[in-house]
Amino acid sequence: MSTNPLLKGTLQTIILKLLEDNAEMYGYEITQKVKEVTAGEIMLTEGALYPALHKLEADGFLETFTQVVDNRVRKYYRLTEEGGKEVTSKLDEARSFIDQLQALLNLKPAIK
Amino acid sequence: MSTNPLLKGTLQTIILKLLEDNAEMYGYEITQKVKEVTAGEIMLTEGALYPALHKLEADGFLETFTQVVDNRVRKYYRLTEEGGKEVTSKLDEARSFIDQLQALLNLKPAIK
DNA sequence: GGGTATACATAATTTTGTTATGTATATAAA
DNA sequence: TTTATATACATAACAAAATTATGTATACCC
Repeated sequence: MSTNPLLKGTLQTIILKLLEDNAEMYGYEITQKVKEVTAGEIMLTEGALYPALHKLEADGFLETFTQVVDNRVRKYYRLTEEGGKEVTSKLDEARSFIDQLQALLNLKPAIK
Repeated sequence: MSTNPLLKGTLQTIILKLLEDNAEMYGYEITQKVKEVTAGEIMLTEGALYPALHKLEADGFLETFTQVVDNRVRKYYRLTEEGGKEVTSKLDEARSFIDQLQALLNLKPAIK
């Protein structure tokens, strides 16, 4: 899997948002969902994803449970209450950042 | 100066784009321009800006000349020909990344 | 003389990725 | 049957790209 250097800083936000929409997801499922939604343009690397999930859990934003399917263990993640608030906050940040970036890069025409 | 973690990966693009629009700028001027355009929401740190400028120069995308104003040295940067091509390429990347990110974060409503 | 603004630079550290590697099961192809 | 691909997790070594802190120096205002 390969990623975009621009991804930096947005991974946590992406994970939190997906869990807001889906309630319960496991790591591999997240990689596939991102791949699907972005038409293969953003591919999460496992070396980035799993540590990010562990950190979000350690920070109290996610909680986990495991389930065995086809003799393989899946570790499911869901938002905690705190995590729910964090999604809102991170999305606001992302929205604002995208706006500023578009302004700087002239990707959004100014009102004339 | 403090920054947004989301800034990661976009600094070079911002610099290159500003130099496409302005032809000649010096470091401090870039920080002020970014601050102005983003209403103070994105503040470039010097520890990020100067090394980024040096790297873009080392990569052949920028060339420099100095000028003394009020007894203080200013180091001006301008795009090289290669740098001109790089702007286009980086902007395409940024555009595409913003699109994917907005799709993932549901910041752009899907067509129904 | 002290604070703020202008103007550059770099070293130490931290954050956050990539790349590589490892373990393990399921399934389809050769 | 063994080999490749997909599923599923994890972590260590390394690199990139920031932040934070520090340093130098001038100009200007109070």
